[in-house]
Amino acid sequence: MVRSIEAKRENKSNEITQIRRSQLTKATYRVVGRKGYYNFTIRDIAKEAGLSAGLVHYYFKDKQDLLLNLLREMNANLKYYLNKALSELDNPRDKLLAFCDQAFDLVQKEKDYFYVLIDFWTQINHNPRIRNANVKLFRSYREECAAILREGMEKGVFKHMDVDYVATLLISLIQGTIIQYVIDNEAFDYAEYTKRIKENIISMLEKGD
Amino acid sequence: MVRSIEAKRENKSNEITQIRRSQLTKATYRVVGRKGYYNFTIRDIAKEAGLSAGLVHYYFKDKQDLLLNLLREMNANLKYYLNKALSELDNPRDKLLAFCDQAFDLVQKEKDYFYVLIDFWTQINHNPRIRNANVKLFRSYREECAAILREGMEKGVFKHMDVDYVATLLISLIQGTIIQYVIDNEAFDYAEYTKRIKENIISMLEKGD
Amino acid sequence: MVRSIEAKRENKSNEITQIRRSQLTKATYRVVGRKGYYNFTIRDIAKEAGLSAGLVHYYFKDKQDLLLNLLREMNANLKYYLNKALSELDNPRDKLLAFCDQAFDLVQKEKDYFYVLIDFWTQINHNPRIRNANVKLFRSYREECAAILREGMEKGVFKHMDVDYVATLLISLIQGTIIQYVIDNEAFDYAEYTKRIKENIISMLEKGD
Amino acid sequence: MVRSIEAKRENKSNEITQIRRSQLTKATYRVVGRKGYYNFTIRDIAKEAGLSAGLVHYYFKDKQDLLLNLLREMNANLKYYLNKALSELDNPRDKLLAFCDQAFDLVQKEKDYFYVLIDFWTQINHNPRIRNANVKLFRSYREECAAILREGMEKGVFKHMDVDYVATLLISLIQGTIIQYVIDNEAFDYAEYTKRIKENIISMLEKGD
DNA sequence: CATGAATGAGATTTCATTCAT
DNA sequence: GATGAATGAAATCTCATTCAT
Repeated sequence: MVRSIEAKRENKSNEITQIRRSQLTKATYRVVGRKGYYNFTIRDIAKEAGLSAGLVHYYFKDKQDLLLNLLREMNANLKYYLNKALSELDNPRDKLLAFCDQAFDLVQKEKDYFYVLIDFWTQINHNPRIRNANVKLFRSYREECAAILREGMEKGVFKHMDVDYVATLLISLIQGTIIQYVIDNEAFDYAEYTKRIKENIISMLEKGD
Repeated sequence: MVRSIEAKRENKSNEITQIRRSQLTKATYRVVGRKGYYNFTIRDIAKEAGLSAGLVHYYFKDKQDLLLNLLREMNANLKYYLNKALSELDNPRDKLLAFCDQAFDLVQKEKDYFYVLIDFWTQINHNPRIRNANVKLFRSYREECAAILREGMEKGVFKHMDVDYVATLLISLIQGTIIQYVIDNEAFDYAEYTKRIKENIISMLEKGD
Repeated sequence: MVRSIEAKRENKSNEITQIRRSQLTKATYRVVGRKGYYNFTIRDIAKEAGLSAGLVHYYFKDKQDLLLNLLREMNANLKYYLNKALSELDNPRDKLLAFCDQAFDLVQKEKDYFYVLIDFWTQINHNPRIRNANVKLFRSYREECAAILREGMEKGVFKHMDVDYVATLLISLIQGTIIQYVIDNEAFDYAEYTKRIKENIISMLEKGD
Repeated sequence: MVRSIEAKRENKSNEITQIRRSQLTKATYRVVGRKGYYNFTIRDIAKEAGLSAGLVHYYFKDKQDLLLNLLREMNANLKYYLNKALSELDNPRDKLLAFCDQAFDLVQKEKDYFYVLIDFWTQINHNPRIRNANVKLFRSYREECAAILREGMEKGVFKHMDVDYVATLLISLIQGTIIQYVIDNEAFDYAEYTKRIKENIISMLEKGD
């Protein structure tokens, strides 16, 4: 019985903690997207979240901690939605297209997402933990992609290939295109180009056409 | 001529001014590479340049101005060396390879270059002038690349293609690969992968193989 | 009786109140000893006591109050043990030695005791209530000592003397030695020096040698 | 010639640096004396010195640095005046009296001096550099005192004794008396008691009386 | 009684920028 | 041209204290 009281208390505590941390992380995402990685203040976050400034430090050790948490949350989100999209598909071809679309579409749906991600890239040389989180993200990207390629190869849908190399190449194509678009929205017709890229990828990989 | 107009406009373009501005810009490059875009101070720059802190503001309006100048200088440098490399070559095939190598090699020769460039990307959403400089840089990249492709097409070396699209695609491949490498040096064998990418590009573009 | 008056005045002197106040005071002693008078937080105390931060303010008005209470408790303790030790002895000579040992031994048994006491000294110029507590402590020291000396004098064991002056002098010797030792543990052989001091004191006071 | 210009510049720089550091250290002494070791702010110092808050950090790394500097300055001062007083005297007896008076008089001339010193004692357990400075100060005290005693012994003025032990004992007497007085100004007649103490010391040490 | 989330004042510290020399 | 002392605004972070539950 004592334990259940304790449990309730703990749960309650965890609950509000989860709510606040999530609230603050989301606020951070919005604020960083709007003001940039280094031009925002703790007060901006608090204001955006509708909380007091002191609370930010109550739930996060410091600015770094908050930012690192945001990056991790973003990465976790990314993987979650990717896995969800892929799990609904059987065909390696469709999976690969879904993999591409996941990234291509995100840029348009969530304009800030890439701005914030790039902001984090600037830290890889100066913050080991952020470097590490980025390294992990890109590795899991390549592995996810390689897994699809391998499956397609084994099922005889895709040609024989060095899956690791091709995965890296596809990630380059996707990321490189997104970056060009993000830097210059008018550089090219995004919908058109991404469509063509996907066609090129498929025709490059598929057997006997 | 352009220079004298510039001189009149700026009204400070005598010799010492050129020396100091260059001195400070180079110092900024080194310091930003070392400490990161936002973690350096005007004093760091002055110290690195062997000058006093006050002098920085004598030659540059403010921190932003100094940074913008650095970006422009970096872009100008990039173009200068690219043009120099290309001007020594006739063959579109060789030019295209030189174009790729220019970027691929830079990352290894000047490790900081890309870190600093990425740092500037974080400003595209927040600083119109820096966005503009980045937009221009990428446009000139694509145009340079497209020109080579067009020349190859006209000379009958390359297949028929939509040069703008292919230029964008090649830039994506190059930038995307570099980013993956910059974020994670151990992700793949850089020398090996960049070699393969160049081969793939050539075999994709060349006629009748 | 005194206790019931106290209870009425404080209006919180039931059992649990006594337990909690004692719990918190002891925790404060340990924390102040460990972290220093000004570098601890209410949270430190609460944690050390295994209670919540809010509770500290339920049982003590504020930080000052808590600290003041600690000082009073420490002084009360000191007197309690001193009286206990003295009450077991008849001989003024032995009493005086016990008086010295009480102080000399405490430093070694309870290393933190003096650090905490000195911490309180820093407040005498800024906090009247703490000054007052310290004043009282030292007065009672001198009085205690003077009483022993007077008793020895009356019993013909000690020479004739100005007991107030000599009491002050003995306290100086004791406190001064302890301070030197507390500041620098390696300044001298503490056991040896304190032994010699006690001998000097006795031979200085005793009649006809 | 270049060197002399450089020298001039350096000198000028050093000059103002010295002035400011001294200005700030003195202000710190006054403020700490008035408000207590932990109750003062950097702004208090700046205000007291008639300078801006930023300047404090221009000349001192941080609060710790400022405080440590103050302690060192106080110690240096103490030694300077003690040596000056002693150098004017020949007689070991007079020297010893001067040694005592140096400490006894200071308390009355510079009331804050001891308050500030005691404040620093609270740090010995928490700040190694401050501990070290205190350790050094007390050691030099004992050595200074021992040197006088040794000289007196060699000259046949003082009895044979263990100079290190007696030095420690005299320091204890002096410090202990001062502390009692500082804590409670009304505890005893300071002028009277210090006079008696000096007499006792001399009669204890001097030969054949 | 007890909790711990929440507040908000205030302290330290950093630095771009100015300006007298 | 050049210096670097000086300013002061602003940012991060800490914590005693309060109060709803």
